[in-house]
Amino acid sequence: MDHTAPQSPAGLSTTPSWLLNQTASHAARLLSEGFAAHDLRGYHYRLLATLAEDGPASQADLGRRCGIDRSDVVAAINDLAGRGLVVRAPDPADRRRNVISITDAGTDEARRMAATVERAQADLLAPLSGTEREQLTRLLTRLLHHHSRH
Amino acid sequence: MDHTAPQSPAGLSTTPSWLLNQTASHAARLLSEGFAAHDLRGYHYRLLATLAEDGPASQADLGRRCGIDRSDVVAAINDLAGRGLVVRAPDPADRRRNVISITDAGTDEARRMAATVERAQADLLAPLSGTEREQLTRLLTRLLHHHSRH
DNA sequence: TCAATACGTTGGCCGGACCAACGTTGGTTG
DNA sequence: CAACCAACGTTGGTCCGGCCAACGTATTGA
Repeated sequence: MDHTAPQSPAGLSTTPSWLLNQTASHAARLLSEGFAAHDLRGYHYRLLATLAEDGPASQADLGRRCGIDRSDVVAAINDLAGRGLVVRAPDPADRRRNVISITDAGTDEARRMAATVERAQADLLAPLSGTEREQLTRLLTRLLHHHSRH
Repeated sequence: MDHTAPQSPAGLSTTPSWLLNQTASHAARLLSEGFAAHDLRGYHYRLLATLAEDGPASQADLGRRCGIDRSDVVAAINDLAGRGLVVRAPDPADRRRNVISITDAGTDEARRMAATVERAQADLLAPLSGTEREQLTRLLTRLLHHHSRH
């Protein structure tokens, strides 16, 4: 049989995008499992964490900061507000906007979730030394930076 | 929260899992766009590439090799077979199995898609030097290895 | 022989990401 | 001032990847 392996000697398993995808998928699974204990999902954590760090913001702003679509922000904020982790109030200065603020309960939850995330992180990076973790972070950051501004 | 962060937005944007997720997401978008030109998706490529490299296999085997669920393999193989890129034949030696073989057209398509993938790869890794790409690949492979043998 | 396992298949669910459209409100410009 | 365009929140979808439960058929092994 003319088993002429094209130009991919070792196939998928060495393709950077494949490796990225797989490791990211694994990381996401770890996070997702952690979040499940809080009965929340990734979107909720991103929003909560951003609110805890950067303070109140409009939904559109939140979406931009978290990389979440406006329409998806609506639903997630609904959930968070329904749990009292967040408050949605009309912006008197601009009646198109809602100002979203984190509540004390929300701050607590954010802190707990951050701990969960940190555990997942440690688990994920277990096989890497400190230097290697730094390397990885640097490389990924470079990639992200390069591609996010075009 | 103690602000141990310099001026760079702390929080999410430095979390390895976040960086992984974002870069992987970007890579997936690049690939997806490339695949769209072939009117196929990621699953199709994985299957086609695996068949081209490793030869015929049962659907269950394919699923295991590609990391695709049996049930999803069915649909994807249906698509590929419907296009004549692949042939599904009952295995005479084990009547539970279907043997999936790639056709000549399939091999061609696999080659073309591989080229597309390589372009996406180059695009993705553009900002990195050869050494850095190697570093990244090595780190990701380490992570994957460690976590895949759970 | 009978139970356990593997296979292909159907049909469903979830999470993340994205898009189009609408009505409302704000800003700009003519 | 009026007209227009842009931004906002919201609704209601689509898509893809990943996963699971269940069924009938076929195979294996105890």
